[in-house]
Amino acid sequence: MSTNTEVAQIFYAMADLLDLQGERFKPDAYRRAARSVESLGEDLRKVAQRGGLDQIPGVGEQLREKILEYIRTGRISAYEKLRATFPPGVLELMAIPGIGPKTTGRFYTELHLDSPAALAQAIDQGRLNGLAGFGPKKIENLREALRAVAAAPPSSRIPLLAAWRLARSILQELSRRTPVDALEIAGSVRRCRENCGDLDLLATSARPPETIAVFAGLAGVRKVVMQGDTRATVIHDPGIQIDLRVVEPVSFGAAWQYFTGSKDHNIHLRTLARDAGLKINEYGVFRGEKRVAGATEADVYDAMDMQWMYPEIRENQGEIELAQQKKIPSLIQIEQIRGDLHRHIPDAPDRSWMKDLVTEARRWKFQYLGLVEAPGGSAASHRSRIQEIRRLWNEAQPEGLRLHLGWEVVLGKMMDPPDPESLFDYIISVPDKKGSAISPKPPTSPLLRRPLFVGHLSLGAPGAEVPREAAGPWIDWAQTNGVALELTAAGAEEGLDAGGARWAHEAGVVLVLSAGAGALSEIELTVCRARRGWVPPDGVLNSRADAVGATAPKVSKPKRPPRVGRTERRGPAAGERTDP
DNA sequence: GCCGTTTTCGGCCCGACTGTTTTCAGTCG
Ligand SMILES: Nc1nc2c(ncn2[C@H]2C[C@H](O)[C@@H](COP(=O)(O)OP(=O)(O)OP(=O)(O)O)O2)c(=O)[nH]1
Ligand SMILES: [Mg+2]
Ligand SMILES: [Mg+2]
Repeated sequence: MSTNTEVAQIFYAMADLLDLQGERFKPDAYRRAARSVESLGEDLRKVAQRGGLDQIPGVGEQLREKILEYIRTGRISAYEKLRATFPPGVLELMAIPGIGPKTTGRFYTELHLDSPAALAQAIDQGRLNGLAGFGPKKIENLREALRAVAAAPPSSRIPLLAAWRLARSILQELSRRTPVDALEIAGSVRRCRENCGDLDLLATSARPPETIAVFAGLAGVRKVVMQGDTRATVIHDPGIQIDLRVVEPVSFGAAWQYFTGSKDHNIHLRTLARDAGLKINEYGVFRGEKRVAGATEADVYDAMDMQWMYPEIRENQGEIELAQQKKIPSLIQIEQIRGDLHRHIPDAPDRSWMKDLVTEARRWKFQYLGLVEAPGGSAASHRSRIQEIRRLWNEAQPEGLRLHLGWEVVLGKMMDPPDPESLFDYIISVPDKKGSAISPKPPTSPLLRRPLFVGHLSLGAPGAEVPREAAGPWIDWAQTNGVALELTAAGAEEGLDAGGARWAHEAGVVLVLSAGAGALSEIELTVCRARRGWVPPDGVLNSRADAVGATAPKVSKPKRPPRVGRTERRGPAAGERTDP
């Protein structure tokens, strides 16, 4: 875990404990700070070093000191104290869906229940019967919630691709069986978070109750958690929560804005509205009783004198202020990616491999493909393999596609002559892992060769979260040396994440977007990651038709020192969709 | 605990659904 995640986890736990103590606003303050720290691109230690902790939304004097204490000592004494006031099991109790701080507190003080197991036993013994406010239905619901939590860990999130797949099938089925006008994805799936807690869907319908009934009755629905006139929540195979919200067309934009979030983005927006004498909810923007906007998202933001913005950046990380200044940046789009520059050539390249590759490249309307050889190897062997690659390439008849050949070179390693470099169009530098699988450090010696970019950063263990402190040295090094960095989709190796991408390009580091170790189609996920990192088209080397062959990427002048809050950039490019 | 072109004190987003209540608290999105 990175420092950021560790601090966030502690703040979340403190919020729950403060909630149990009956505190009114502190718990939300702690949770807000936790969310901010969690989604921050930059390593907390670095932020602390330059005295920027106060800039983090929701972090003031007290929480800043607690973060500093954690960085210094690895613990937060206020947390240790707070934690000692309750048995550890009560937080598990509060984590059960439907059981909040009030219920947990009463169970603990009135019945001395300090864990899910204790609650289960108390229910079986009938000790909840007669407890004020606990009728038979509530007790049955508790029983079921305990069963469900015991059966499946509630915290697992689903990958974006799986969420998209599920969403497509649900939307198709719904629109086939009920008269909906609009049907859209919302929530974290629309914001393209890499892992989503649930699926949030929005519909406008001439007959909302019917639409909701059809939704609740879909074939894959395991359990209807709740069902009203405007919304329903179900658990769908294989155990994924789906929320459907239904509104009238006149409120569609406001509802989409609300349901897309993020929560902190919504709260910020609604607070600004209130300060301006307006009210925003999922039905519209209101001045008194009068609805002044609501049909489209753009109308809602416009009513606040703000620019519409892409869902991917609605994380309360400075986008609200930029929208007010009409300076929302343009973001890289998949259509602007001209090719993948990091496809490895297999040990035995054959016709079907090449055919699939070319087909996929056409699907994404690429102009080139960069096929890459692994480090080492003799000039003679590379020469014969390249000959074979060219033969297969021509055989595949890749009209409209150019072939570029790349070679990976380990940073700082010398080669015996004859050097194969002249056989290739470009060099990809890869870190010297020196035996350890993760977190290599950037070289301290001068660059022996000029790479097109640095790839295979491997900052974290496969599938694991990347420690922020691992990305920092590489971003600094890339900035100093004017070298581009690769950005890939999550996969076997973890390089830069969205936060790291934002940090990098705001430091003026050019990025190369590639699919990574998986299928070429995962380039789509890489683009999502870049967009969540606020990366504009001109921050991406392979958005250029001449990425290879032109001079090595220059470092653009740093936009500003990386920090939370303002940036300076242009609005969306002409022709870019504004309300997709 | 945070925060400020209306505030350094006094606010803190706003609403749906459920179960239990004779008017609403708790939980969740
Ligand atoms: N105004 C407001 N909107 C909220 C609140 N909680 C959730 N929302 C909105 C914004 C969220 O993106 C949207 C869906 O809620 P979810 O709990 O599913 O969150 P989200 O999809 O963002 O993240 P997830 O991956 O599901 O954990 O509902 C809230 O407390 N206030
Ligand atoms: Mg969600
Ligand atoms: Mg949801």
